[in-house]
Amino acid sequence: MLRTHTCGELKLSDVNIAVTLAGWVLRLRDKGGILWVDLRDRYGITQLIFEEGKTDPSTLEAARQLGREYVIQVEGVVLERLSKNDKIPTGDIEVKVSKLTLLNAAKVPPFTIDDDTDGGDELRMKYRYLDLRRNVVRQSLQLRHRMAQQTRAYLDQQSFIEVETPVLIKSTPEGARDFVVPSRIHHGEFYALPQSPQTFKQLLMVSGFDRYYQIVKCFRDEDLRADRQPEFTQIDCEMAFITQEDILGLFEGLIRHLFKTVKAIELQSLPRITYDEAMRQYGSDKPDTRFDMKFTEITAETKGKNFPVFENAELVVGICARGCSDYSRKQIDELTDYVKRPQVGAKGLVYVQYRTDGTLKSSVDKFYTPEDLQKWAKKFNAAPGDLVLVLAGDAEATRKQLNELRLLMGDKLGFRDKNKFSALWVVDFPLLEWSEETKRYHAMHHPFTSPKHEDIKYLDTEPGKVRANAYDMEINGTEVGGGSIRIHDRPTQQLMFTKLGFTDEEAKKQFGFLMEAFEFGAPPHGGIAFGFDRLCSIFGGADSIRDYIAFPKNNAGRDVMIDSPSTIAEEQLKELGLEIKG
RNA sequence: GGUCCGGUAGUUCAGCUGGUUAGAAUGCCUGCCUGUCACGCAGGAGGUCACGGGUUCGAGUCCCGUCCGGACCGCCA
Repeated sequence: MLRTHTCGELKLSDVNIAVTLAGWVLRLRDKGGILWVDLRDRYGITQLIFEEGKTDPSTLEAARQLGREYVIQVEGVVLERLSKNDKIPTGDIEVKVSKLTLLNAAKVPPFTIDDDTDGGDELRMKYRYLDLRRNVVRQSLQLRHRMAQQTRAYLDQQSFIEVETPVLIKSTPEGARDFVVPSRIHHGEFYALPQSPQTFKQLLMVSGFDRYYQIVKCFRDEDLRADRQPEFTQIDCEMAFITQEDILGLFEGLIRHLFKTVKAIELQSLPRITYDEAMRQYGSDKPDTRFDMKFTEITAETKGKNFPVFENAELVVGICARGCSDYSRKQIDELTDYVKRPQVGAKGLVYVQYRTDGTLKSSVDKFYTPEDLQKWAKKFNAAPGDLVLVLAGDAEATRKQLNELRLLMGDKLGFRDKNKFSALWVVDFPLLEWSEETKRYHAMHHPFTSPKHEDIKYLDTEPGKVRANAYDMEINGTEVGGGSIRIHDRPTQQLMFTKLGFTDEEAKKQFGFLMEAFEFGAPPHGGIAFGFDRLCSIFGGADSIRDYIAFPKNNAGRDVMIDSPSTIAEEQLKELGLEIKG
């Protein structure tokens, strides 16, 4: 070993012992007669001291030649500091160096390796190995490690076994775009990387592994976001002989276990709301329930007063922002501009200020009497001092727009505190979703999700009305996991594929193996998958998942450190039977 | 596929309605400094203003295009 101790462990009780340390030079403070070096490793920082008259002149001179991020080894003795530093755990001691060994010099790093780095994102990603030396990033990965450990501990204790499933599999038309891998042995044929181990975990249920999990890489060739990477990690789980209730209970248990062991937070039991309720009350299937501000519908109350916007609207709906009645014209204009951005798409914003003197002032005073507004206020449960914000239009779009406004107001009012956590289940998702683009129904979750028994009768007449045995877990307005009770018999699965527009032949070609397996004694089963990177970032209070991934891709799906994707050699293409056009 | 924001010293940024020699902080280099800990003090070096074109007497600044980065919409069963 090149060291006897780490840089984070020496204390007053170690004074006078001889130690050998190794690490990186964080910074030097050359005071003339005294030179201090902060030595850093994964565990902490230890101050080294070189002193004129006490340190051997050649050692002192060697220390003066050090630079940031040089890798050194030192031998010395632990001393109590004359002036202590209570900001770091090792602040009571320093090491008087008797021998300095340069293990490796370093170029001046392109950014400071410090908690508050001066480096921008692009630079940090290009030199990610330096970025990872910083406390904050290292701690994010340590959090991830603890999350994974605790996940395994909990699931293991619940009799789950981890089984690895293949990464080179088959491309399927449903869902996200696949990453594909050309086959060398079979020209013109391709493997696909899994978007999830979905069919494999269902086959494991058929095999009798009635509690399976895997912390597994998944791949989706879609555009990136701050919380979306093309390769990401799921906690993928499946169980047989269970009901939806069992799954909700068991995985509520997982999330509470994680909060307790990793964050020392006792999470209250998770409320449940239906998809329908979520959309009506929050305009989103992933509501941020750290704050209330639920939607109030006033469609009926606004009719018959000749205000064309409301008159023609399918839905008139709003929120009540407590204590915001003193918003200035400018502030309200900003809100209006926000909802009118193309990304939100509202046509305008109606407001009612319930002034502290009890009077009501609105942007539609021309059409509505104070008595009308008073009725609205009552519906909103508004009190003097509150600001009511109303949108109108097509029901679905308006709810989505109001959701954006609700989140903005939540931000402005400081309700979206990163250290507060509010989790819930959203249940009873629709089975199918109409796609204008393809003019057919798509599975909202995936085609293996079972319909609610009592809704099967609508499958032919009103497919959009059929609810699924599907559920999502949301934390702080982010979907962290989702799953369903699956179909486990061939006729139902076949019917499902038919409803999704597959011919029998296509269904058999794509998923024949699964349907055949269902004929050999498939138990009732269901499961769930959590987005592990997202879960980590929420636990860490970050908006982006990138710092919870050691080597993430950038906005354009590029790894700027290794410069990937990249072209391949002509021979490789030839071997694969591929030709690049254009 | 689309929208918005950005690209100026090693780094993070400022640079107004176009106008003399493009600034600050920090980092780097040199010197001084015996209790610093974001040490301090003095001095110094460091710029293809992303790239290409255009407008103009004159462009870091205005316009068009390209590239790069970030956020978002679409997309993400």
